[in-house]
Amino acid sequence: MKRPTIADVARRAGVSKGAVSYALNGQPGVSESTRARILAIAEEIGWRPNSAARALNGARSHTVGLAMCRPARTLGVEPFFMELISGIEGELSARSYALMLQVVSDHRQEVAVYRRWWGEGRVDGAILVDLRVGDPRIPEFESLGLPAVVIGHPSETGSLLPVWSDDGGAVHEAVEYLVALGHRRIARVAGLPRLAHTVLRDRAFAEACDGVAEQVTVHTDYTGEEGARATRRLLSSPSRPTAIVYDNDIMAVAGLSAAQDLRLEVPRDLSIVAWDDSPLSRIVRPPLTALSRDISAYGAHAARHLLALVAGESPRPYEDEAARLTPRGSTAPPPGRVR
Amino acid sequence: MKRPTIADVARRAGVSKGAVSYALNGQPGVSESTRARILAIAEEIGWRPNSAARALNGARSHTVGLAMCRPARTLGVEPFFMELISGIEGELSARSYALMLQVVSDHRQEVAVYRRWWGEGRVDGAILVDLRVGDPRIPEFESLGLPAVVIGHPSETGSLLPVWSDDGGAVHEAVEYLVALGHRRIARVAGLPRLAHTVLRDRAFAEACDGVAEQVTVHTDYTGEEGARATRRLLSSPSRPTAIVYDNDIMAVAGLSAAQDLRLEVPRDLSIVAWDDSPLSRIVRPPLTALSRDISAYGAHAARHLLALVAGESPRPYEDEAARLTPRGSTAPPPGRVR
DNA sequence: ATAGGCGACTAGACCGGTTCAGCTAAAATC
DNA sequence: GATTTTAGCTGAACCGGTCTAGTCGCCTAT
Repeated sequence: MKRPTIADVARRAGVSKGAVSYALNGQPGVSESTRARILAIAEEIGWRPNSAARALNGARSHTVGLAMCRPARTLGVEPFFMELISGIEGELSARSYALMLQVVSDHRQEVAVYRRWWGEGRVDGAILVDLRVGDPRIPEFESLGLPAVVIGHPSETGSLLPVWSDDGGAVHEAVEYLVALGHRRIARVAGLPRLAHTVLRDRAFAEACDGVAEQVTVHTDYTGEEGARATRRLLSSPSRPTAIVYDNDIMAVAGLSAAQDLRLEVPRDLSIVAWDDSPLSRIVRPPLTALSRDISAYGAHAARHLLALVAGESPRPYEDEAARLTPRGSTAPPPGRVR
Repeated sequence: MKRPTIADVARRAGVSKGAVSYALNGQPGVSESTRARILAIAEEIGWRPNSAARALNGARSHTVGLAMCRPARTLGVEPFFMELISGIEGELSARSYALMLQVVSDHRQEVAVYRRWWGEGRVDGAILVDLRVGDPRIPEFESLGLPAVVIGHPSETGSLLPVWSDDGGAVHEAVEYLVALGHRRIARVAGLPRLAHTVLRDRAFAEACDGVAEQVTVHTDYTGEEGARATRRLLSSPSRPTAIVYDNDIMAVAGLSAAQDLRLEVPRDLSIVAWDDSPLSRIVRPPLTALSRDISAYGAHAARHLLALVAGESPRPYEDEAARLTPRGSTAPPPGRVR
């Protein structure tokens, strides 16, 4: 028992394939009574449009692609990505778009995957994440012609459509808050140094601390393990920082534990600020002061802009809200400072 | 400048479309010299097969579908899903299959999505997750004819192919361990009561405790918030348990914090066992004793079985390894018990 | 010398839709 | 009443592949 085709509907209705097509797509060309009859028959025999046949006529595939170049292991733990994806998904499914997902192991493969998807007509657009400095994907995409939104700062996105948030401002907000509390030695446990936003945060952090606090930045790979190791190294240095800003919440939680292992009490002996605010930050003790932003909404904005692009519009670059500092229990004036 | 088609290649090579098709698909019917020439030309003008045209001839779409019925919010935090997905992904991308992902808000929509994907020829198979007791999706899928693997116990999967792990055994292992430590009042903070594996765990937990320990089970929605609330309720009851088993690690971490808020020390005053062992369990203090399993491999097995099913084979139901107890710092003999 | 076999290739149907150029009959217009 | 318009529909081309049924030339066997 095969799937019913439009020809089956046409035969049962006693009309031509063309008439059925008009009726099913709400186009003029058939009377209302015929349309209703055709719709009823289509419904009755369970007809569904074959997306392949539609795509063959140059129609959209109603799918957008997301290839991520991340080791599978870190993906599972990183709340950021899952929230981003669910945000993208929310926007897409509202418009009956599906998301084609593939995890690859290096950037060359990533481009190859997009090239294949686009070449094969499987996707209408793509979302680029993890923008790097001088990212080679940008020129590739520009020549490919595949509509794409890049999650990253406009300075690195070439002619592709950027959707970004002001990480620099958020860094300033965090540093100013710590300085106001009295901190004068602030460390930052950063993410992968090749990522564009890491560089932006690096620069902003150095700027923000300039003249008001000593600063040191340690780069990691975003995992809890490395976050803990970086924390131990920072805390056992002779000029131990009194506050640490982490580039994600996984590392902040790991850092918190590492500090507690070293018999330091948070926030009495050490203040901690986490970047990104998954439920994790609220679960631990003390709850973490965090730079929170609505990642889900971020993803939704990216998806919306991509769909606009696919529809042939020319959406403007979109700057999402910057992360806002949400003070919780992990920050306090540094030790030795009496108020 | 349009995409080159097989006709373009044929024209340049001075042969027919058919010959090109044979050459490009490695089928006999063309000489090796002609094949090489055709391949070179295809490469030169950047020809890619149009997946829609292929699909139209009844070919596979090389895509499998996964529709998840979860509120977007919990998705982001639940490491289980992301690890499962990356495991599935790993297996799929090794065979150049893509994953079609959609998050929906209720089960009726989920079935509708699968029905659409299948009807439209967009997917070759599907993976069902979050199996419930008497799950209505099973009969739907059976009548649909869409090849599907169900992640869940065979008792509930009807004629669909089950991939599962022995949750009951793991529960027994955890309880026996706690009992051996001396615990006689054990609580369990369980997940959603309608999920099939929750019911299995419920039953196994009751069985395991029968005659050796008092037991109580509280159902939640898997979120940290509810985990913390359940913990507070349990710990403030007159017959406070000395050990709690949590159905996921998010709740275990939240429960740990809740206990610490109540001035209980873990593991001195309370032992905690987490189900599933994301890096989270190792990050917190004390590190959590966990029922660990390789979720990524679990997803990979499911994907492999689905691909076998799609290929027309008849794979056997697959029981993955049960979770193994990994003792860490969150479990100890109960208070008042001197050894 | 002729039939048979085989390798290499072609022509064209086909998949299931969309779309466009007609065609017909009824309605509108003069 | 003749002509034009228009709604409603048909038939067929088309999208880009796959695949079957041939065609053609050449080699071999009888």
